Amino acid sequence: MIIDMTGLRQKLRERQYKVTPQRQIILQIFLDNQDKHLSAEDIHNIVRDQSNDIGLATVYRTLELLSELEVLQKIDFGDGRSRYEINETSTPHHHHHLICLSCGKVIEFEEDLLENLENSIAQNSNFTIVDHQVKFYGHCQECSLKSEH
Amino acid sequence: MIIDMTGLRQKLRERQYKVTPQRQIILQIFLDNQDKHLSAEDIHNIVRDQSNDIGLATVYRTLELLSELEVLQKIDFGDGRSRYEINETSTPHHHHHLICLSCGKVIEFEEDLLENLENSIAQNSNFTIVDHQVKFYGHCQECSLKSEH
DNA sequence: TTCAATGCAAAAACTTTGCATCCAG
DNA sequence: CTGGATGCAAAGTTTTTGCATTGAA
Repeated sequence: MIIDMTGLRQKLRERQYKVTPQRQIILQIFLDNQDKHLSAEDIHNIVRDQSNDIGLATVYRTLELLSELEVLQKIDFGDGRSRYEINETSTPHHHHHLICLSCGKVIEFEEDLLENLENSIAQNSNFTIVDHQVKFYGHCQECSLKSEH
Repeated sequence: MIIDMTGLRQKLRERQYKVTPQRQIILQIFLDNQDKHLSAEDIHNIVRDQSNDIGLATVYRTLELLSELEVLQKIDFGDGRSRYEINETSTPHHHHHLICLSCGKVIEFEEDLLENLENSIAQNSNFTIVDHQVKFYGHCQECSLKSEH
C-alpha cells in the first residue's frame, strides 16, 4: 500500500502544510514512475518536459518534506546524488535493491525474511528499529554473461 | 580478518600501484580507528594532527583506490558525505549498522543470518551477489528513554 | 630515468539558503 | 489578508580535475 493523491492532501492538511500544485505534481511523478529511483534533477527534468516548471530549490524542499511525511523514502546508490522512491515500509512486503557493480543497474526484489532478523537484533541491542534498508551488490545476469568472454 | 600493512603493500605491488607513504599512512589511520566510520575530511584532519600533511585530493584518490582494492568499504549514512571503514566482507562475520534517527549515532552489530537470504535471492534473481550492506534505522536506548518524557 | 603519484588551486556537482514575490487557506 | 510556499540567484559542501612537480621503482 502506497499513498495516493488524496492521502497526500490529507497528510499535508493534518500537519498544516499547504496543498500546493508543486507538491501534487511531484507526487504524481512518483506515482507515474513507481519502478524508478528518481533524483532531484530527474524530477526537475520530468516537470520541464511536462511544461510545468518548478524551481529546483522547490524540488529539493518538496523531496525533503515528502520524506519527512514518510510519503517518500530517500535512498543512496553511491552515484553521488540522493534518489527517492515511494515509501512502502508500512507494508509487510518490503522491497530491496540488487545493485549491479558492472553496469550500475538496480533491480528490485521483495522479501519478508528480514522481519525476524529485525526482531532478534532489537532484542539484543536495546535499539528500537523502525525501518531497514538492504542493498546487495553483485553482477546482473547480462553482465555476468558478457564477462564469460 | 582484515588487511594489514604488509597485505596492502602486496596488493599494491600486485597491481603495479606504487607503495607511497601517503597510502600507508591512510591505511594506518583506519587500523588505529577500527570502530569509526571516517570521512575524507576526518582522515585529512587526523593526518594534520600527526603533522603528516597529505593533500585533500590525495586523500580522496587514496580512499577511492583502497575501495577499489577492497581494502576499504564505502558507506553512506545519509549525512552528505561518504564514509569508509576497513573491509571485512570476506569474513563470515559481517557487521552492519544501526543508525539512530534521533541522535545520528551509529552502532555496529554482527550477524551471519543474511548469508541464507543472499543465497535464496541469488537463486531467484539470476544475480551473482558479492556483497551486501544492511542498515537498520530506529532509536537508540538513550534517545528512547529521553522521549518517554 | 620515467611515469605514476602528489599537491595545489580551480572547477564541477549537488544541495542549501536568503529574500522578494506569490498564493492557499 | 497573512504567513507559508515558491523562484531565483547566491552561497555552501563535498568531490573531482588539470597541471606542474615530486619521488618510487
